[in-house]
Amino acid sequence: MDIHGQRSGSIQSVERAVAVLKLFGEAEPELGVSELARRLKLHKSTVSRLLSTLEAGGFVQQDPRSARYRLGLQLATLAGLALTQYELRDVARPSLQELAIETGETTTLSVIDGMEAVNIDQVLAPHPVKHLGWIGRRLPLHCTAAGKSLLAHLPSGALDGYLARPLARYTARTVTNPELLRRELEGIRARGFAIGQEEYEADLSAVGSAVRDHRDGVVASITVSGPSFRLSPDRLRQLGEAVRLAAAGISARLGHRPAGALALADGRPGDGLPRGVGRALAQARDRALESDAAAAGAGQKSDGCRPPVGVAGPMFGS
Amino acid sequence: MDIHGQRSGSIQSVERAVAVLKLFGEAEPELGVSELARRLKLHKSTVSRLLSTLEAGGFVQQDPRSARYRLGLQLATLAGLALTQYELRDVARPSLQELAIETGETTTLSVIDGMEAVNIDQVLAPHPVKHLGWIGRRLPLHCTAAGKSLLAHLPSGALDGYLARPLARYTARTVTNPELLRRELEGIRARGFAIGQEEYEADLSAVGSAVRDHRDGVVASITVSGPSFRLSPDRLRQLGEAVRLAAAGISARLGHRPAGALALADGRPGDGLPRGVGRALAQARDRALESDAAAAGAGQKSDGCRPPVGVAGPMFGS
DNA sequence: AGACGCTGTTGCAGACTGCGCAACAGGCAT
DNA sequence: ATGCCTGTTGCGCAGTCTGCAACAGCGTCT
Repeated sequence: MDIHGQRSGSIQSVERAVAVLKLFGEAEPELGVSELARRLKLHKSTVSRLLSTLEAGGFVQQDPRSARYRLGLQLATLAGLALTQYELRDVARPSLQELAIETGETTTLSVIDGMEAVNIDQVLAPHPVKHLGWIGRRLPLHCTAAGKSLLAHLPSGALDGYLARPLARYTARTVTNPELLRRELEGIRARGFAIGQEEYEADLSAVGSAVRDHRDGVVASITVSGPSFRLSPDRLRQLGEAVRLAAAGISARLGHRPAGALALADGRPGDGLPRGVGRALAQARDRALESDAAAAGAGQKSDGCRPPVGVAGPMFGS
Repeated sequence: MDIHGQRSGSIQSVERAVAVLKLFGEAEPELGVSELARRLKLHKSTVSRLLSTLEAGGFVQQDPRSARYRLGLQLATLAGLALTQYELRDVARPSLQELAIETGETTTLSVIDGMEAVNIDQVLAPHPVKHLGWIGRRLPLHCTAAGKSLLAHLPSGALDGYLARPLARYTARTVTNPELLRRELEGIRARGFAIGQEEYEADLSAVGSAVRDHRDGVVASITVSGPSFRLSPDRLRQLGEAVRLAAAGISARLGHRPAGALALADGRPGDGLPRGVGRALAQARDRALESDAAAAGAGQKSDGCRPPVGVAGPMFGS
């Protein structure tokens, strides 16, 4: 049962359905049955049946003409509901808007999910040159301003787990050396904001800062991003201060007390959980400490940085 | 195999996984295993394994404290990609923005999907009283301005199928009589826009108009919506004209020739499909004509109103 | 023109998977 | 401390899903 690396207590068909959906994101947006079967190394008929089931649920649509499939709008519906849960968005939105007006650049709110940063809200610049970084987009942690702001405050165990894997290179400026990155994260903690200069996408720069909640845990990051030609090193330092203040403002509204004398550095042991760790979290930690690095990712994502869950509010912003 | 109404060639586990996800939308946003099992009439262990698999894929998250589950951010990621496919959004956005500024109200772009209208883009009013109608939200076709604009131009077969089912009542003003609705749809076709006054949500009114593509098929609708106290009958008529013109503008940019002498009314037989109906569409039609009304919904959604598929662009826009 | 390659979908029978059971472990209230 | 609730996990049988092969529609090449 555990023969092919699939975690125990997992349902094969559903795993495959998930793989199908994810492939639409990684590969082309429109795929045929045979092509999917080839990439997933599954039988044509299996994929056909998977897609047929997913289509009934609205998760994929079939183009009647080409008979090929693409992602369906049911995903947007559920995504809207998923984002509703983050009351953080409602709290952050005014600051995000203010910051966008003040700087004239695009501002974004991101959280950590599965060892990646995910944008959950955004206010566009008046005249965006190019609209990158849409809501739902995932960014690597080690080479984006949003990611590094989050990475810098990860529990040390989680950080070690992340750095144990090779760091992917995207541009000439991507830092792929773990030790160099550790050095930079220290700087980010000291400075209060992170700078990302074309480390992920060419011609795109950004600054980001972490948002903390009432328990002093980092729950999100906000970033200001724009085309590099508008963002000189001087300007970036300016924006860094602005984003740091805006993040502090959001943190305060989340009940964070800025007198963080107890927040010594990283890797605080108890993590501030009130009563009992909860076995799920304990298990997640156990898994994280296993040799398998992918498990580490899955485990750590249940750690510390989970945003509060709350009532309804606006979504898919402005 | 067909014992429990499940369409042939469908995978049970995946169907169940889909049902789990949809239940998060229909019921509370955070649910426990036992509660889900009760609602879906499945075994606790089955649901636990389903959720465990979905969590590995990022489609749900488990709150470590309460051990309950909620929708995950992977949905937002895939939703972003799903929306990218609608190049219609890029074409419509300037008009949407212009219309929002001109009217001072929220403007929305919607398409038909599975016998419902789905919002795929939106520009908010400067100071929205209440942010309803987020992107991804689904609206009924028979009692919303967006829905009626789309319904009015459905092929007659599809319309008959839709009206064969009882029309749900949401407010005192909801029209639930099929004949009355038919009458109104005629008026909408003649007038060029639809009016929705608190037929779905109290204190909310809107006007909408259909967008056509180069083949003269209706592919979307745009609406202007706001609180009823700002939208008197007079104002609604004004806005109706504005939304009609804006829709015509988008249609033109999609290559629609306004001299629609060939667009006699509804129910054009050939539907303008170029060569061969394509068996998938034919099958969808056959299913639609079956007694099962749910199948009708699934079938018709593959009909006529599919938007063009295209390259990347901004999404979840500001 | 005709045939071939390609696509995606669909019965069928066997085999593996996933279900249901029961037991386990933790949390909360009584 | 006891009971009831939660969610997760071995185990064996039954049922579901897979893989095969055949079918049908399109496009293209010879």
